[in-house]
Amino acid sequence: MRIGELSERTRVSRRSLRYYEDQGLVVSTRSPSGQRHYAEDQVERVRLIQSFFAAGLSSRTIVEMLPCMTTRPTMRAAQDSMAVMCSERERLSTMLDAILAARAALDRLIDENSTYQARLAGESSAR
Amino acid sequence: MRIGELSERTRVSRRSLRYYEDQGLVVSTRSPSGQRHYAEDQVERVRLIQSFFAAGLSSRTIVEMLPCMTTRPTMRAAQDSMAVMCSERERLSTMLDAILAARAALDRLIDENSTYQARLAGESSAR
DNA sequence: GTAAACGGTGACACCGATGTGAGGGGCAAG
DNA sequence: CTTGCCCCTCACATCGGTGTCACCGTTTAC
Repeated sequence: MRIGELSERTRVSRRSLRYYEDQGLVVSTRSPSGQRHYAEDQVERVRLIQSFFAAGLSSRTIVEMLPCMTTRPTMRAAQDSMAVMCSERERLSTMLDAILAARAALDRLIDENSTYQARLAGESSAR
Repeated sequence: MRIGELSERTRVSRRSLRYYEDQGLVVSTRSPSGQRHYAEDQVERVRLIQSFFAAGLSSRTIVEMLPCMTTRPTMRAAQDSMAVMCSERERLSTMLDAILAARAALDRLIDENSTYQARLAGESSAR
């Protein structure tokens, strides 16, 4: 498929798809006239990448994990990728905690404030 | 306290503290010579802000929530802040899901790959 | 009084994913 | 052939929090 179709199916802009290729995240073959053609499996690949981006991973990091996402890597490459993936996993868990903490703080604020608002409303109607 | 002490106690750089003030996130009084002096409660404030930053909130957003973090706001201001806080809460929850999904995907990769590595190791030792 | 440590402002730089626009080819249907 | 749509590359812009450097004033301790 060409870039337009991939873009539609993944809802990722053409600009971004080209960028991904630049970063080595996806692969394409070129038609004689230079147009990109993608194999079917790149759809899933792009979705996975998007998921990682959404979680805050960088393209650099994802590239380092790639050996484990494609054809069977050598022992050496696999081990390197494993290390990256494990440390990223840890980062995600840390991030998770941060978000949970922030949400809890937010909840406290929301709660305090709605109590306060209720009190305000009560006073003004009683007045 | 002066900026150095606040910086140490919150482990936020002086640079960032000044930036926060620029954005209206913290307040200070100035000594005659122009140096910032902070009240005790700004320590907690800065920590809260950091927590929100860590979760990906923008300073703009935090500013809009401020009315609910300080002195008792008017009904009107409180309602506006409430709206922001609730929508941010939702954003955080969405973010949370994204991270959980990415971590799950990562786990799948890690699992597949370690199985594969084990198989490789088995083959090479059997050979 | 002098040195050391602290503070102030201003400006430039960075990162990383994405938008945008210019200027130019490719290809299919009328 | 022409019109319309898809594609190409290159390059500049953006956002937001932080680092860093320059240059200069303040406070503190000896």
